[in-house]
Amino acid sequence: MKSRTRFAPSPTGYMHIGNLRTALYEYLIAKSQGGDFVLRIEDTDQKRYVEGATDIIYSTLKKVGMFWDEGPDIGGNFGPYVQSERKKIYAQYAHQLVELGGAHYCFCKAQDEEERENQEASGLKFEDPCKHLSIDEAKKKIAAGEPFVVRQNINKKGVSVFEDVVYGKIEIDYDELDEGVLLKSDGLPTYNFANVIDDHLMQISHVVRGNEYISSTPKYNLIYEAFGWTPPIYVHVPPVMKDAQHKLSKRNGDASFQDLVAKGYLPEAILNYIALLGWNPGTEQEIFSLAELEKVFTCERLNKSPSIFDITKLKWMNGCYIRSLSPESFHELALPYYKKCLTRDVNLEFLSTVLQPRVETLAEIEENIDFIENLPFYSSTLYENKKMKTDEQIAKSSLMLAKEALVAQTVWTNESLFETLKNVAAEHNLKNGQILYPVRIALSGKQTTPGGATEIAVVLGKKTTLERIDLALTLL
RNA sequence: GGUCCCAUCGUCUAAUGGUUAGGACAUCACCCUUUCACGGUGGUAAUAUGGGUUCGAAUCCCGUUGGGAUCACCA
Repeated sequence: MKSRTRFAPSPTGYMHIGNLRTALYEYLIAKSQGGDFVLRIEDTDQKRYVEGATDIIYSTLKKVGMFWDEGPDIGGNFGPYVQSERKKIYAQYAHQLVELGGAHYCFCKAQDEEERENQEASGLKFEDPCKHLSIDEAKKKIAAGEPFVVRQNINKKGVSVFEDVVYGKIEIDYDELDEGVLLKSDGLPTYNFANVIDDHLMQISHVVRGNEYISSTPKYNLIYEAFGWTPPIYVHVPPVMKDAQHKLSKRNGDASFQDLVAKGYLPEAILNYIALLGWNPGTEQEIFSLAELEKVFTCERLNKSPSIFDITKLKWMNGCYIRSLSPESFHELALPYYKKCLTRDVNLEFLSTVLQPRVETLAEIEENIDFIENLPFYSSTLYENKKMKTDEQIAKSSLMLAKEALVAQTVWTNESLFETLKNVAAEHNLKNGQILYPVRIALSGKQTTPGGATEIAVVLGKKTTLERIDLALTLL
């Protein structure tokens, strides 16, 4: 049978990392077996609906290259793919489930609910009085306009057993299950019901979801059973954690996919990193494109325990991706950051070549190039450096020598500049650093810079280079 | 609290009864070097705990501890 998976987010805000990882695993299960990946929007809770949230879902999936085969925007043979548009379908199946004995109509009010909770808190199992209503009696009430819900029947005794791809055999006592609402009084289904109906109707073969659903899975199986349907293959995955005891969550203000992109992480790197959070290929390879993941992914190598999201490792991986970019691609990605803080006429192409191996996120570009626009104030003690064997005196004479050579310099490339200054050093019996270090300080005003003295000179251009050396000499 | 689930370096993980417990990030040291980074070499660092089973346990079983999940007209 062809494998079919679905990503079924509810449009409640931004896409968080755990969500995206679930989508990735769903995508990979489908694609590693030549199957279909379906996008379904679960908007049955109008209270939580957030405008624009579905666009974020679309754009995120597109950015990482996870294209869906069926979905609200492109249609498919099993539509509609938005749950609020499937209202009638759920109602029809809910009524059918009642006829089949899998559920009952319930007319309990808020105060009954309180009683229900109280009883359950005291350890007793609540007996829903509505359960004893005959279907005919219930239908009369409904016809009379009384608000109702459809509530699941849990009549079985003993233990429910099911197999999970990640966790293996799970056993849960039927007594632990409560008779939850399947169809709400607003006529829309709850997740518990909509999922079963949609996953069956859409012929989903593998259901991938957070492991918080493990304990309610027997309830879903009961519904499948009542309809005479075959349950899907379950793949429950552990959560992505912020630290040892907290899940990554929007409420804590933890980074979402778009936050990370805004901070200069590449979508491919983010995807690669989260693929490895809870899954491993069984080899020592760590860098994977989505296409490569499709080839090697198997759910058997999914982990059971939660994993902590480690931004430091993501940063490293992002650095790997940045370094593997072609110089042109990097330059293109860097350009918006240059525009943000540079107005001077500098050699941006060359700047990109010195920056590329040095930044791990694009956002780091800014702090690396701040000195280009405005030379920072610095103390002349900055010229003192033991390792370079320089001090203010040497700096002064070196800068004068460098200036003389640079004024005469016609070819303004890193190689030729380096050659020139190296020769100056040699002629005056100085170490390279004794010339280059003061020049670099004069040009940048900073202890550390991306690239050496001559590289900075190339970026700044001849005019600015000489201006800054002159300025430095007036201060010494 | 009942129930379910989980437990290897700080972090992500490998090792499905026999390994000096492997790799990666981070960290430290050294090398390279025009500062920084990149790159290279090496180091520190883990089987939560107590009992079994076994010739042999990170691995299987039981207990303990710790953590998470669930018990909504949310998903």
